[in-house]
Amino acid sequence: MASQTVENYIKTVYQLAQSAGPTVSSSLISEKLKTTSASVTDMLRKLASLSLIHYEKYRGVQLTAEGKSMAVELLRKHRLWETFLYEKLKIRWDLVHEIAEQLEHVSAPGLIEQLDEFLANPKFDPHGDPIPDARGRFTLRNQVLLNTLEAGDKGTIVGVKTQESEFLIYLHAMGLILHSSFQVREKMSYDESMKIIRGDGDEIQISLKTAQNLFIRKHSE
Amino acid sequence: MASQTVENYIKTVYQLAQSAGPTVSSSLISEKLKTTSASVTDMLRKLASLSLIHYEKYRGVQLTAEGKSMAVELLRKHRLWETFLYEKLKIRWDLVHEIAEQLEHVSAPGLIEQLDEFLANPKFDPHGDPIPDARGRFTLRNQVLLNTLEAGDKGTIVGVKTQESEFLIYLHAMGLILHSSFQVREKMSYDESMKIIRGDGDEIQISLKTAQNLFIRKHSE
DNA sequence: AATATATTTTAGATTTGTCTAATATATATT
DNA sequence: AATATATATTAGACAAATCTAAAATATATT
Repeated sequence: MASQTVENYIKTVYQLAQSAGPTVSSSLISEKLKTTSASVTDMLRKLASLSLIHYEKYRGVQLTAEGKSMAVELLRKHRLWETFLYEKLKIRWDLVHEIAEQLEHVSAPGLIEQLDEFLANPKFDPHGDPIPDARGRFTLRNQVLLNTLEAGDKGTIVGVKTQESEFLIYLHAMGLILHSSFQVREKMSYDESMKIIRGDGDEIQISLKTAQNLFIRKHSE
Repeated sequence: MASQTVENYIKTVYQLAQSAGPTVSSSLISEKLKTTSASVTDMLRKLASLSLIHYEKYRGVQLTAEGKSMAVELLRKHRLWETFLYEKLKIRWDLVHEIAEQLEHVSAPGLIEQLDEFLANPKFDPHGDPIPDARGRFTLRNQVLLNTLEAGDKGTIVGVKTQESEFLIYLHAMGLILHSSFQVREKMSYDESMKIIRGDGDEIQISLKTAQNLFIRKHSE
C-alpha cells in the first residue's frame, strides 16, 4: 500500500497534467507541494520504481496507467469525503477540502463504496467537481470559464477552478452560489472585468481573475 | 500536533493502565504495539520530553494529565467514528475498529463536534463502550463480567471486553447480540463453562474465556 | 545473600522523506 | 553558435521511527 506521501505526489502530478499538458516538470511539482526540487527528484525516482510514472531525467514525468488509476481513485475518495463533510456534517464549503486531504488517505476494503451508497451516489462534490465512479469514469459537463462569456449571455455557475479558501469565502460574500443563474450585463474591454446580474436581480462587478476561476454552463439560445 | 505514532503510543498506555494498574511497563507496550522494547524505550523518552508521560528508567510509565486528556480525546474520536461506520455506513461491527484506527488521527477544528451532533450525541459505540463527551466525561454503566453471574441470574449484554474480529464474529454466530437479554441456566464447576438461555429461548453453551469477555448489566431481583 | 532469569536500556544501523549546496543539463538570448 | 539563465539532479546530511545485538538493571529462586 502506498504511503500518504506517495499518494500526494501522484495526485499532484495528475492535477498538474490536467491543467498544464501531459508532461509535468519537477519545478511545478515542488511549487505545488511546497518542497524543494531536490526532494521531488528523489521522489520521482521512487515513483518510477513503483511503476506509477514514466520518468526520464531532465525530461519531466507522465503518469502510467497504474498511476492514473491511483490518482482517480484518490480523487473519488477526496470528493466523496468532501460531499459527506458538507452535506451531512454541515461543514463550510471553504473548509471541507483541507479535511478531505486527510480523509482521502484512509484505506479499507468496501469503505468508499459504502460511503458512496450512503451519500446516494453523488455525481458532483460541493465545489461542482465531478466525482469519478467506482470504475474511474467521470460525468462530463459542458462548461466554460466565465471570462469567455459575452454581454447578454446567460449561464449557471457549476463549479470553481480553485479550492482556495479565500476565493470560496469571497464568492459566498458576493452571492455567487453554486447552481445559481445570472446574465452578463457588460464586459469592460479595458480590464476585462464584467458586470453581471444575479438571479435575485442585483448587479455585481466581477474581476477577470474571478471570472477565470468560475465554471459556467452556458444557457443555449 | 502529535504524530500518529505518538498518538498510538498514548492510547496504548492509557488502555494498558486501565486494565493493568496505573504504572505500565515497556514490555506490555511493545507486546501490544508489536514492536521491540528498544523502540518503546526510544519513544518513551520522546513522550516524556513532550510532557505526555512520567517516565523513570526501568520504572515504567504513567500518563500525565495532558497525556490522559489526549488519550480520552482519541478514544472519543475513535468511538464516534466507529458509531458512524456502523450506524450510517452499515459496516460490520467486527470491521469498524480497524477503520476507526485510521480515522481517529484525522484532525480538524470542529470536525468531531459536528460528527457528534450528526450522530445525535451517542453515549455508547457499537461494542458498548462509552463515548466520552467533549469534556472527557464518560457515561458510567454498572456492568460485570458474565463469568461472575450465577445460575438463575438474568442479564443483558452491554459490551465486549476485546475488539478482536474473530471474537466478534463468534458472538454474532452464537446469537449473542449487544443489548439482548438472557438467563444463566447452569454453571459447570469443572471448567467454569455456562449454559445460558437466550431471549429467543434457545440454550447455548459458553466457555469461561467467552464469559470473561462479555460485559453484562445484571437484572435486579 | 548470591545467583539466575527476565526486563529494560544503550549503541549503532536502517528506512523514509526531507533539506542545502554544488553540479549538470536544458532553454533562452544575443 | 556561444553564452547566460533557468531548471533539474547529485552528494551528503538530518530527523523520525524503527531494528538487532550487547550491556545494564530489576526480579525471582535457591
